[in-house]
Amino acid sequence: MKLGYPCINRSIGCTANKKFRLVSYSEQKLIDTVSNNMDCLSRILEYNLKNDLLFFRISSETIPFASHPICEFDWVGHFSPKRREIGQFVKESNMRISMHPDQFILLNSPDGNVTQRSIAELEYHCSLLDAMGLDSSAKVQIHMGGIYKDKKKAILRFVERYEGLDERIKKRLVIENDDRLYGLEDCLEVSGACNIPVIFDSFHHECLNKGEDILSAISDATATWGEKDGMAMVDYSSQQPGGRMGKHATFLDVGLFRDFLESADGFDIDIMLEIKDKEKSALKAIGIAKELGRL
DNA sequence: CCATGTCAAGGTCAC
DNA sequence: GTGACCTTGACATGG
Repeated sequence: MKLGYPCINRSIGCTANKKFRLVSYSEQKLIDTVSNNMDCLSRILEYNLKNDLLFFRISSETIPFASHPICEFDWVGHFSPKRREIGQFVKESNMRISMHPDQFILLNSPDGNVTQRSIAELEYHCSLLDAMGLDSSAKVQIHMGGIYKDKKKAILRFVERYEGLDERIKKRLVIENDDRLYGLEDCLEVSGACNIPVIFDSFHHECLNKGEDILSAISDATATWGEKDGMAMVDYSSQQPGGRMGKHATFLDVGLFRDFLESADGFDIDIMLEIKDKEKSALKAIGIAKELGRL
């Protein structure tokens, strides 16, 4: 089992998701920004290794505007030594990497332009992971997308479009249950239709479910991961006390996480802690996992 | 220097 | 039909 956190580290004084406005785009600005992001990513990964945090989500903003038509720069070529160095570090340290394109990525949109832009964005994500030399266990997770007033058709459209994707995207893509539209059951149905792994989000499942308990949910999701996919990934969070239903917690609730780990006992999974204070909570989680003998 | 409006991208829901 | 919200940080401008 590996534990980790997404994209941002607030302890080491740099950010790996620096960006700029489209209006101020220039090749030099892109190069400077990406250099900064890559250097900081190295530092984050070094911090993570020292702290037994072997799972990390790389920010989608690592290469700003990578899939935008304005960007014609050969970033794969230009940053070749640095990204290979990072990839090497990841492999030597036995780390696990994921990425999570944001809400605009909608494979099943009825609007073909939206789908095309989404695929371009997926290509960028996969290119970055490819360029680091990571195998197919480094995943790119997305949600199912919208409903568009006809869920059955929207699901069929997803399956159809997924099947039409290049193998280099398919081997990395996984779907995650969301908190409003597509629950675990829907994701499992899609997985059955096109063999895509399901990444289980425990908090979204609390918000939207068909009454499945945590154990069977993790069991069903885990079963969709094949040998080449690596260990099943799980996203963990909990409700922010006093916050709107669905709001992620600011701090890790240690008791809840301990319960979660105990209920997931027996499953070899990699857990991403989607808690707002990032590495601080991840460190607490490491402590709990060690206490329970899970690490 | 600080406060605040805004940022590539879509979709759902409440009103 | 319109606007708030998702989730959220940080860029960039204007005082």
